[in-house]
Amino acid sequence: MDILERSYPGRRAELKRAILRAGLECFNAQGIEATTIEMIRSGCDTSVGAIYHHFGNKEGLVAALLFAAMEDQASLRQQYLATAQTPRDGVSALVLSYVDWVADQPEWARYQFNARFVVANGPHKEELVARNRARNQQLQEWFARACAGDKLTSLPYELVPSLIIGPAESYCRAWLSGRVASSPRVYRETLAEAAWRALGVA
Amino acid sequence: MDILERSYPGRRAELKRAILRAGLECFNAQGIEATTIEMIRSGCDTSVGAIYHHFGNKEGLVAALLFAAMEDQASLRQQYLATAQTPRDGVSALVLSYVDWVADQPEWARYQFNARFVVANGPHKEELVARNRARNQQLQEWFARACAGDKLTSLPYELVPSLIIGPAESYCRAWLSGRVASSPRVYRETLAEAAWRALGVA
DNA sequence: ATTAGATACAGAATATTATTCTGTTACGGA
DNA sequence: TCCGTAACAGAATAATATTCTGTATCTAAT
Repeated sequence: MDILERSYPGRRAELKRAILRAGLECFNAQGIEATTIEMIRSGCDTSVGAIYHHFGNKEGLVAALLFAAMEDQASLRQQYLATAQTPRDGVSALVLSYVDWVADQPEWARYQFNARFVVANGPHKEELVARNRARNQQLQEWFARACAGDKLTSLPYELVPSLIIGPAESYCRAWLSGRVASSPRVYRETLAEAAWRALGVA
Repeated sequence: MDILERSYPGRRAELKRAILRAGLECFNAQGIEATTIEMIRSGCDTSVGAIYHHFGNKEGLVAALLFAAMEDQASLRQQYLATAQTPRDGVSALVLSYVDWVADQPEWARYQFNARFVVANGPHKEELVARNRARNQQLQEWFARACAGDKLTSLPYELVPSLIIGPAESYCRAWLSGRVASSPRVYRETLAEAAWRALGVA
């Protein structure tokens, strides 16, 4: 099942998906700013009118792609969390789901890194923070339940997320930009262990 | 001493610096893609001809700002490394210099995060990787000398940089985008300790 | 089955914006 | 002092995003 099929299912959305697919390809190949509407149009053999009808403008297309990527990533995370029991399992689920998603969908991951900032101060910034808030909500609920009241670590709460996925994110980024050779999947367990160590739970 | 004074010193470069200053402000306020040359022009009261004369095109201005930021950040890192003796000190120097630089120059740091990807697949990508290579060179030299032959950790080399600065970078990014409240400076020591723990040196 | 009302699409027309070009001025060394 | 070069201005041009108008297709109610 394709990422786009999930976010935009059905026969009616066929062209919409084709536009998104072409957009993803162009944005990754040329960079977001450098790709023109005409490139995307020719990439899926449609008209500019259709593109603007479905997405409003270039920013809208950029944002739609980012949201699709984030939803898919979050859904994998929820899958992994569903089978986790202990806090230790939870931390692993976060790191492993992150790494596996990037390794499975490198093109989407690459796009996500690039697009986040563009969207973050474009016209869809409110929608972005709203969606982020909703996702964080889910996460907090899981940990609240798993930790059952007692604190996971003595570290300040706002620091914890960065300690957990910071290294994985950094490595994935390095991989996508070609600075390192090995797929992050090679280090999935190592990264999960390092994250747990970083939390410093005795 | 201003960052721009360092990269573009002297009276002759006054307008050049003014353009860069205006560019930084616009890019951070509106996003890189959304800022027009006209906005920058009016921001420093010059002509489009002058801007193109000094930087060739918009990409050139974007890249010049990024390179200035990276040079300044690297220079602070070298300062911190200069007084470090042990490998443990070296890791601290990396984390602390990173955190302090972001806290000192939040506008430059914010810009750096955004611009890296734009430049990474724009026309200056070769120059970017060349500069990165040169900087990594310096770093490796320090650690080769400090570790004096024996290995710092059993972890694979390509993973180490991500373990060290991944969390700091992640937290700094969260701070700049307003997702967390406390300045990263508050956690500078904590982040340095966590980085060391993550390396898992017994 | 028919039709009103929407939605989907095409492509020309327009508006914005990046870039170039031509000319003028200031500067620095022979 | 004068020649060559770099610095700047601003109009002209080119590339690109966006809008607009028209046509076809679909959906749902009668």
